[in-house]
Amino acid sequence: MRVSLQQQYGYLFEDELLVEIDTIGKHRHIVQGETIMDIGEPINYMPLLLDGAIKILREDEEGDELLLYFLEKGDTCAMTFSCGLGKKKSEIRAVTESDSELLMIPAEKMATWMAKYSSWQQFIIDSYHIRMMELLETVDTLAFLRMDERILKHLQDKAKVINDDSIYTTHQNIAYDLHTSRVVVSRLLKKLEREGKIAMHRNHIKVIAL
DNA sequence: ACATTAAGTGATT
DNA sequence: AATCACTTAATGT
Repeated sequence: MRVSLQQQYGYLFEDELLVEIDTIGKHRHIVQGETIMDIGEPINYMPLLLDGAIKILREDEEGDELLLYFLEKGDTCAMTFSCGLGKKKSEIRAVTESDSELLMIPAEKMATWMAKYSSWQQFIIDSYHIRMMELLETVDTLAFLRMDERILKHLQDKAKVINDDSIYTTHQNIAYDLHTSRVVVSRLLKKLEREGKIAMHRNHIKVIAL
């Protein structure tokens, strides 16, 4: 059995289910920046994240993006339950935030296991709940925080999911994630640096206030 | 040396 | 907070 599977999910699932996941799941290594699921695509697999981080994005009519939340190891994409079972198309885009290890579970298995394993059932329900809470936090952030606070929170979240306080990104990319302009990000980052909360370098930001 | 990309800034809405 | 217009700095060829 895969070590990472045992580590991330061993305490959740019974051995029999772990073995099924191990034999049926297709293991995939995906490098940073790859789109693993896109808006409008049918969902045939459910990804179990063994290692790495994935960002989940929504897109508007003009093609501009907005980051919804991050998935970390041990997480799965909640959209795939409802979509995968009902042969629906994806409403979101999933992009790897760092190099990631995935186990792809065929959509049919999701339903089979729901009936067969209570631990799987519990896992699905819990994951739904966690995703919902995550989404609520994002709504709060959008509604109640100023842009400078949003940028700092975004950097802190990002540092957390990639396990590194040095973030390799550009002002433009932060602007895309938060759905604002590069100029605004540059100005507010400068302010955050003056306040001692971050340190800026070219293509690289270090988060000090974690 | 030149082109390209990232980042900084003043002014305007 | 967004947009424009322009500058400066760093990096690639």
